[in-house]
Amino acid sequence: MTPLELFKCLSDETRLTMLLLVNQQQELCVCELTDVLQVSQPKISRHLAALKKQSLLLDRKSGQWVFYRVNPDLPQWVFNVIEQAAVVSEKELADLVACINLVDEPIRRAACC
Amino acid sequence: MTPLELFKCLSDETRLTMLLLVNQQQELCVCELTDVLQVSQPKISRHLAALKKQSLLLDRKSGQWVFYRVNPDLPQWVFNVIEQAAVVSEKELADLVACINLVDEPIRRAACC
DNA sequence: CTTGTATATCTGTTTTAGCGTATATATGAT
DNA sequence: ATCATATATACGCTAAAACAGATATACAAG
Repeated sequence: MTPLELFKCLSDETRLTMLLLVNQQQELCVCELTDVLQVSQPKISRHLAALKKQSLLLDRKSGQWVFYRVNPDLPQWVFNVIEQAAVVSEKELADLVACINLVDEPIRRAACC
Repeated sequence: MTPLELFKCLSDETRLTMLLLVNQQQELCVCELTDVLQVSQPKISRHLAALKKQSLLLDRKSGQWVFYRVNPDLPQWVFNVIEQAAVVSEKELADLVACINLVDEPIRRAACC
């Protein structure tokens, strides 16, 4: 992964926000992201695929859900860049997280274990 | 400046490379960048204008030359992001710098003082 | 005043990225 | 087996970004 590739991946609002949300929440599934961001499911999936293609995210299938998490094996400099964005976006992210549809939470927890 | 705006600015190879070069060299003029990167002068100017518009670079006119430098008043997180890219690109940048046309150097030095 | 060099901007075109809709696949429930 | 839900992908369209080439401006030198 080169800096240019990383910056290209982070240069779209949907992708950047999703990466920061997943980074903060450990793991999120597609429907949770769709709820929070209020955009169409295909759009979410398309951008998740882009993040996965660059190995920024990994996915895990559990039943009918697919959970995405930040790839823990990224080079340190990538984590550092993400962290800078995370700190700056902290408040904005908190507002978004407050909107995550909690109806899904029990299911998510169940799928975890 | 938001993280999204920064990443958009850094998501083009010409802009990213120029920013990192200027960051490393303190100050470079348009013709030096044109020499190093081997791209057309209008292209260089266009991308410099984009970097300047986002206040990543400042310019200073001296005679017929215009020298660009990194804006020293950027927020710390922006410097941090640039630094991560700079460290990763160190070798590649060194190769590029080795190609800067030294014919211009005396003029540049003269213009400095 | 003319010429040459450095830089910026404009114009029209091409390329790239993103989007919405429709559709396909997989899983779970009835 | 049928239906609903979750997710991914394909297709055609639109919009945004980047480019090449031409032109404009500014300055320096003769």
